[in-house]
Amino acid sequence: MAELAQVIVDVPTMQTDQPYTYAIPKRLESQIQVGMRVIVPFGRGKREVQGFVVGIDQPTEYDGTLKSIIGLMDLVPVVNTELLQLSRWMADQTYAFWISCLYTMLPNALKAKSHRVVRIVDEVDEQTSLDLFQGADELDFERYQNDPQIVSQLLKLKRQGKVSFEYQVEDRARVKKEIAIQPLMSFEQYEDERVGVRANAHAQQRLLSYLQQIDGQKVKLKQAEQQSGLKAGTFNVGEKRGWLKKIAVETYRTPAGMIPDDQHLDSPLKLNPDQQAAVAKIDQAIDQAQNQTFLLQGVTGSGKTEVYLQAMAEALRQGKTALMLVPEISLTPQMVNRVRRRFGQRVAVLHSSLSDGERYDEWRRIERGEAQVVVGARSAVFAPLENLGLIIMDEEHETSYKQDETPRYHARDVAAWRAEYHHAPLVLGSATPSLESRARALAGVYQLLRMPTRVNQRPLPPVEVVDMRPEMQRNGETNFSDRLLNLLNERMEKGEQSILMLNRRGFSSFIMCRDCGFVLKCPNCDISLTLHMDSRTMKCHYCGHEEPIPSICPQCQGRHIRYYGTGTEKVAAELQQLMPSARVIRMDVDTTRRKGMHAKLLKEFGEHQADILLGTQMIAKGLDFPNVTLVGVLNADTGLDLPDFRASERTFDLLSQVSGRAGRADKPGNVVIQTFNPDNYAIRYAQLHDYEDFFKAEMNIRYQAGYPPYYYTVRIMASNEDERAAAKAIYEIRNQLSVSLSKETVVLGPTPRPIARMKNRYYYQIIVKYKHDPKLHALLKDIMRQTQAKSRQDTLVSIDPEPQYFM
DNA sequence: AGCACGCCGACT
DNA sequence: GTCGGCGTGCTC
Repeated sequence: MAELAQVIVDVPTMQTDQPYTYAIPKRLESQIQVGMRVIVPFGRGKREVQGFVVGIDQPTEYDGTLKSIIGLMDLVPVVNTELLQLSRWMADQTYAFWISCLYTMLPNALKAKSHRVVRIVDEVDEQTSLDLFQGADELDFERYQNDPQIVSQLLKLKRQGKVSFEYQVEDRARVKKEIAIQPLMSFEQYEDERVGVRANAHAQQRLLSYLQQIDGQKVKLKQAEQQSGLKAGTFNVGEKRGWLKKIAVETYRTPAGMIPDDQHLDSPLKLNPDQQAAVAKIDQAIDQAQNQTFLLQGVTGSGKTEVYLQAMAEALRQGKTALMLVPEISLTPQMVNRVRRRFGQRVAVLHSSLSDGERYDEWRRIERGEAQVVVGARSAVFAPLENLGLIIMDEEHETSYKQDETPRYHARDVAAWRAEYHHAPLVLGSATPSLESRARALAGVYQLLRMPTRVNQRPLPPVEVVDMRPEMQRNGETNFSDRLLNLLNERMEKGEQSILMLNRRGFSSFIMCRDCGFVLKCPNCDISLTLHMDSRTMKCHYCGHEEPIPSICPQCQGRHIRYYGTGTEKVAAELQQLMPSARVIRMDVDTTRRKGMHAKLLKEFGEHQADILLGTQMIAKGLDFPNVTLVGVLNADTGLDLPDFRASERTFDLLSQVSGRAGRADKPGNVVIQTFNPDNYAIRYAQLHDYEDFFKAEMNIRYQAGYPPYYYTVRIMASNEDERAAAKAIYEIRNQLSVSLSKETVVLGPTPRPIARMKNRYYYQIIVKYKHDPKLHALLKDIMRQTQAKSRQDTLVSIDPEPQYFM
C-alpha cells in the first residue's frame, strides 16, 4: 500500500525546486494518486502550502522524520502522466521552477489562495481583544499585513504565546451549480396522481404530462420551464406534492458566443488540388500515427483554415482528438465561430479573455473528454486532451507563441513534444514561415506542403511602394502621401472601405534622417544603434559600442535627423483634417483596452459604419472584410531598423499579411506602402509577394552575421537596483561561461539593455550564440542555482532560451 | 516565500 | 541586563 508521496510544493525558489517526501496517512491511502494537488505542512512554523504529488513510494535519500499530508484537493488527478512529464521537461528546458511549470499548464482557478489567520490561543487583555480582534477570537492577517503597527503588535502577542498564526489553503476552483428537477415517480404513478388534481388545474396537469415525458431524467429548472412553458411556482407545487425534487447539478459557465447544435453544422468546403494534396498527406500521417511535422506554406487566402478543419475532422473520425493553436490576435469571433459551426459541441475554446471560472469550465470539459477539439492561443497547448491525433499551429511564425515571462516556453516546442508523445502529426501553417521552420523544411526535417494560389483565383493585390522622402520635401511633415490620399478619396466616392496601418513597433527608439532615410548603424554589428535619452548617446546593445547623437546626417549632411515614431491619435487628427467627411475608426491599445471593444469596433467597421479603419499591428492579421479594397501602411520603416536581427523578418511578415487584407472578395484591391527606405529588401520582396527570395536574402544575412537559424541563442540577464551590482553579477557570469564553453560558441556582451533601467532596476545582458555546446545547458543550470542563492542581495538573474527580442 | 535562529545596538 | 533590529539557512 502507498506510504510515501513525493510532492512539489508551491514555493517557487531554486532551493525548494525538488520533490519533498511526505507520509501518506491511512485515510488517504486508497485515494491518493500521482497528479493530484495536496495540502502539506512546510517549514518550521505552522505553514501549510499546496503541492503536487509527482510520485508515490519512490525511493528517497532523505532520512529525517517525515511530515504527513494534510489533505487532498482533488478527487481525480489534475495533471495526467503526459502533462506531468511535460512539466518536468519544460522546467529543464526553460530554466524555470517545476512548480511554475505545473501552474502554467493549469487554469488559474486551480492555483491555491492561502490565507493567514491569527487566532487567540491564550487569554489576552480586554483592550487588545477589542482593539485588534473586535471581540472575535481570530482575524484575517491579510487585511492588516500592510499596517506595520498592527503587525508588530501581533508579532509581540505571538512571542508571548497568546496568539498563533495559522494557514488555510483555499481552493479557488469553484464548480458552478444550478437547480434542476428530478422526477420521483414512474409513468404509471404520475397517471394515478392525475386523479387527485382538479380538472381545471391546467398547470398541474401539464406538469404531470411533462414529468411523464422526460421519463425520470433530471432537467435543469430553467430548461424545464422553457420546454414545458410552466412557471416556477408550478414546479414548487410539484415539489410539495412529492412529484419531483429539486437538486443542484454541476453546470458550465457557457462563454459568450453561440454554439450551434449538431444538426446545423457546416459541411466541409470543396478543396482545390493543392488543398487536397495537403489534406491527404496530413490524413495519412494521422491514420498511421506518424509523428511527422508539416510546414504548410500557403499564401494569404489560399485556404489554410479549411485544410486544418478537414484534417481535424479526420482525427475525429479516427476516434482521436485535435488541438488547434492560433495567435491570440487572430482568435476572433469570425475564426472561433467557423470552427464551432464545423464541430459544434465538441469544441472547447480557450481565450485569454475568459474569466477564471469560464476557463476552468472549458478546461474541465476537455479533461473529461466532453470536448475533442480545442482551439486556443499559446497556453492552450497544454489542453488536457487525451489521445491526440493532430496538432495544428496557425501562423507559426508569430512571436506571441513564445511566452516572455517565466517559464519562457515556446508553444511550438511544447506542441512538438506533445505530438511526439502521441505519435501525432504537427502542422505548422503560415504564409510567411519563420526562417527557422523554413530552414528545417529545406533540410527535410519538416515536410513542406505548399499552397501557392488563392482559393478565389484572384491574384494578390498590386503593391505600390511610395517613397516618403520627396513627399516630405513637398508637403512638410505628414503621414499621408498624395498618392494614398487620392486613393482614399476614390474609395470614399465608390462607397468602399480602407484600412490604414500605423506601424508602432519600436516607437521612438532609433533616429533617422528624414531627408535621405539614413539610420545610424553600429560599425561592428551591422545593427542600428538605439537612442538612449538617459545618457544622450546612441548605443549598440549587442557589442556595447557607444557614440554621441548626431545632429547632422552623416550621409547627406541634412539637418532633419530626428526620432522616429507617431501615435494613432495624431494620425487620426491629421486624417480628419485632410478628409473631413471620412468616418474613421481608431483601433489601438487605448481604444480597445475595455473588454469587448475590440470586437465591437470590428463589427462596426464590418457593418460599414466607418470608411477607414486606422490601427496598429492588431489590424494586420486575420481580418477579412469583403468591402475593403485599399490597404495603406503609413510607415513601413518603423521596426526595420530596430536593433534586432529579426527586424527584417518581422517587417516582411507584417507587410505581407497586410497586403493580403485588400480585395479578397470580388473587388480588386490596392496596397500602398509608405516608406523612407523604398530600396530595402524586406519591403521590396514584400511588394513582389516573394517569400522565396526574401528567405534566400535573409538566410544569407543570418549566415554572415551568425544568427539563427545558423546558431542557437540564449540570453542571460542580471538586474539590480544598484547598477554596479548588476554589472558585477553579469561579468561574473561571463567569466564563468568563458572558462568552459566550446571554441565555436560566441558570447556577446555583457552590455546594458537598451532600456537600461526599468522599474528602478538596472539590466545587463549577455547573448550566447552556439551551434553545438554540450556543456552549456548544465552550465546555465548551475548559474541559475548559484545566482539564486544571491537573490537575497537583490540581484535577479534570468535565462531566456531562444529569445524573440534582444531588447 | 516565510520562518526560526542567532548575533549586535539602545532601552527599561 | 533584555528587547528587537535584520542577516543566514532551511524547509520532507
